[in-house]
Amino acid sequence: MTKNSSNFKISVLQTNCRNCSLSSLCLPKDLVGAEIKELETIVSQLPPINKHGHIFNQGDKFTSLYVIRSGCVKKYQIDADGNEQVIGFSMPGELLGIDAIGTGKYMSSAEALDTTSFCHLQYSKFEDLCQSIPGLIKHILKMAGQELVAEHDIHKAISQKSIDERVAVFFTSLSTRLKILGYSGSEFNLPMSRHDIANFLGMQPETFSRSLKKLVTDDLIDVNLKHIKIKDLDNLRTLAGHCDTCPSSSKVMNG
Amino acid sequence: MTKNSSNFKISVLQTNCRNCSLSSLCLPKDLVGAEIKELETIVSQLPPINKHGHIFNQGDKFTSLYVIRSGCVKKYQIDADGNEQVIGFSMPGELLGIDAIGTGKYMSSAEALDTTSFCHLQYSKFEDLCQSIPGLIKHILKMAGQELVAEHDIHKAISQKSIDERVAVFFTSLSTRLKILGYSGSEFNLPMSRHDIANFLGMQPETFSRSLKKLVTDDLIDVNLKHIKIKDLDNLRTLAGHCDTCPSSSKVMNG
DNA sequence: CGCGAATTTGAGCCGAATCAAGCGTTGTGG
DNA sequence: CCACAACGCTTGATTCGGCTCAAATTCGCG
Repeated sequence: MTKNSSNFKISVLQTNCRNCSLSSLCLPKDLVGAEIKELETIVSQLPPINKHGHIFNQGDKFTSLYVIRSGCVKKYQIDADGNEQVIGFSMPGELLGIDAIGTGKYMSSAEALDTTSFCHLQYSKFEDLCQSIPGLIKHILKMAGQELVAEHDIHKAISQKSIDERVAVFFTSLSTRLKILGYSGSEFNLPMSRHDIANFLGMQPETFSRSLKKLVTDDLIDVNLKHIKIKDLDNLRTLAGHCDTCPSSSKVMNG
Repeated sequence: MTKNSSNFKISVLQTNCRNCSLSSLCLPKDLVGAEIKELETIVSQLPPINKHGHIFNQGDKFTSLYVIRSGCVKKYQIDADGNEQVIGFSMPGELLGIDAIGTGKYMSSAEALDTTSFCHLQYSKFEDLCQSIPGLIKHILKMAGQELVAEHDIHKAISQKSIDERVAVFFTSLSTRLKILGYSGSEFNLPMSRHDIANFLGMQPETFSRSLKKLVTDDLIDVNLKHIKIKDLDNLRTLAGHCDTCPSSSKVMNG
């Protein structure tokens, strides 16, 4: 550490938002050149974490917001009885920690499902910057609003939909989100376990497994371990009950 | 209308936040005197609406945020098949419309369950005011964060808890919220129908009715039509599984 | 190759949905 | 003020979807 400063440099890199491939989805979205430069002064890129690593833990004092750059994150809570509830899965461009603003501590844990890189924003600085950059408050409120919409969608799905419908909702939603990120919406690898998906969708792993089989039998999807191929998106959407409610075809997945 | 201007005056009253009894719970909470005065310039009090009246409708273009002053509001969505999903119930001091910020249109409808009065804030003006009043950003983000936490709680309840547990969650949550507003937390009238509560909690009205009976038999509550008396809050909380997760003893009810 | 973890499969059961009355309350009009 | 209609709520009987428990299989990893 004393030999040279490279360790420190690696651990906290100043971020260049202007050249970031996510800039059109991320915080810079509603900002102009000079503002992005200002934003960069409070954004730092932390070293990537490996699978099972945590960005923050439930109960920790809230200090910072985080933005996923690459990878995938599972958000979950553990209650007093040790029961886990998966709240959602976060993808690149998405903001983590909004639900902590109201309470002052992180209400959930954020765990990497793959090697995940992300940016760090100290919240107090972020709040200050909101004063000088109008687009920033616009963006974070939009993100918060979208999270709420997604929560309403999952609330409805668990509340009213059958098992197969919920699974269809999950896949159509995931497909849409991947497409927005520039990936294939019809073929992808699931970064999360069956257990986590089932938990998120309010069902047992066994039940999820049976539903997967059913969707394969009905020729809606192909499944090969973690690899999913959507064969009939239209009928999958119909099964999911493509909600008018949600404009972007239900972004259920980020809970 | 031409005879005098009283009609107009009644329809949009400039609001005095400083004298409002809700100021300690509402937007002025984190503001100082001069700022509240500034806030007042964009807040107007609309005439109260009666039971079944709507503050806004799903699909309408998003223009404004609203704050409940008195009464109670049901938030709900109707999907393409005509199925209703009750998203939550809003009480005085709570902000309506946050989930519309991300999409530009109201994603749900807000219906008065009783005569309800509320304040109106044009969102564009609100955004502008955020630039000059730091506390405003703080407050709305807190509100958004709390809504998210509440959504996570209801997600978990519907996902994992039994019928009786969910009903217990509902009553303990409602009790807590009423207490915060200065009402009795142990005895109150339900402004919403059994149908709406059941829908919100992801169950059938028949099932809710049977669960009510069970809680009465177990001496946890008394029920007389809309009137509820909580007889054993401790055990009701235990049944609800008082989540460590949520600091204010689960504010599930505003979904 | 072998072990442990994750996933699938199977059998049986139970909780909650559904269907169908019946009852009580509220609101309306005579 | 009462009668009747309409609605909301409760109760009962039956059915069924999904859970539970148990075991087999496959996968991932050392």
